[in-house]
Amino acid sequence: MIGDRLHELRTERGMSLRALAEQAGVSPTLLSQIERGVTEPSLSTLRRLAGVFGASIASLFEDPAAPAVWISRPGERSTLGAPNGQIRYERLTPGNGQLEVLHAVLAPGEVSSDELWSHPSLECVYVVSGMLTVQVERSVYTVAAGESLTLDSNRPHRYLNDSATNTEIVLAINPPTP
Amino acid sequence: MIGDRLHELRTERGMSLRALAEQAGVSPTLLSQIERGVTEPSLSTLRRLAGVFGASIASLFEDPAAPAVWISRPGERSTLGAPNGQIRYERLTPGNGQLEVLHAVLAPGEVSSDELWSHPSLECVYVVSGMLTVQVERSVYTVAAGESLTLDSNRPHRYLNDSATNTEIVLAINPPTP
DNA sequence: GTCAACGTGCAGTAAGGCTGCACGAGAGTC
DNA sequence: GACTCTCGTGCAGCCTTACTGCACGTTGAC
Repeated sequence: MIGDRLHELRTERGMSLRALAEQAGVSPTLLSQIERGVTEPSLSTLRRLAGVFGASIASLFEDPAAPAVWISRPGERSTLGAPNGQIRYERLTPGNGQLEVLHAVLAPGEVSSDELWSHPSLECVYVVSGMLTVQVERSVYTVAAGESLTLDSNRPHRYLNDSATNTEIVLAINPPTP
Repeated sequence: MIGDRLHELRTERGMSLRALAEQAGVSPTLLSQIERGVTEPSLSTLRRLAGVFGASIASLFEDPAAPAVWISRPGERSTLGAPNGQIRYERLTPGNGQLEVLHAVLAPGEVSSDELWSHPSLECVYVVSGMLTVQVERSVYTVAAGESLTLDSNRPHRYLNDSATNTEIVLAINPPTP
């Protein structure tokens, strides 16, 4: 519930209900009601509250379910394959929303999927070793070890290894898409 | 503006105003007004609309400002230092919100900052080479090359290199915190 | 021509976001 | 003890505005 989230943000910062209300330009009563779920804020008050916290409205709706600390080691990771692809991605993050980081090794000639793929996210590939070819719509980019590429996942894209050696990559995707 | 985002999502799917309105259980007129910014939706209608799209409310407020493709190469990257730390992070992503991926090399003995640090995010470190020590509150974790660690950044934490060789890491943070 | 579906202007209504004021609880001071 | 300050909340009422129903102009298919 949005009220819980706001309460959390407020208490985290040690602010009183009145202090936050004043900074946001709303009444303390309203804040109290919102935090307890008695009423729901309008977008305009939501904007003001987010402003005080220096946060985006989006972040007020994101689930901050605390995943403490999670370590993954090679061989113990759950894997993930694209529908028509040959690559097997390994999950570096527990699959609980908010952030997805994957690891993969592409053998020579391997592609992430037969067709170009799109989903509403932003992703960033870092090439650990080898050479990666990225196809975005009609463009083709080559990324070497130590380099990275960031792309809007809405644009149809796929990854492939056009070289003669293995390519190792780390892929960060946000928001995660199943 | 939220209306633009909704319009985009609707047209992307080839839906008519009336079709979406019916599925969401609101009037076509209201949708029209919202899309044009004449009025702002309540959270309850926002929930219904997000439901039809199979999206979260948060995603409706995320900026899909298309950053196309962005390639970063070593030496051409903007850097970023923690307040009291010795590490210099290199940015792998353009700094436009949504996702931040950093790269860093820690010399032997280097720490990310003198004090433990916390911010409302989720982060994932992948160790490319060397050995990384992660301190989270009173716990200490050791992460080897090829391994990764995910943590709730709200918990006070810092990174250090306790080994005798360089440690190279890739760090994904979401949401980004300046 | 008809017909259907598209998105929008307008006026009215009902809902609920928002406020001001007052109250009880708790902590600190004299 | 009383006095005071700040904390969060109950309540009643106002008043903005989200939301609807109906009608209109336009476009394209037949």
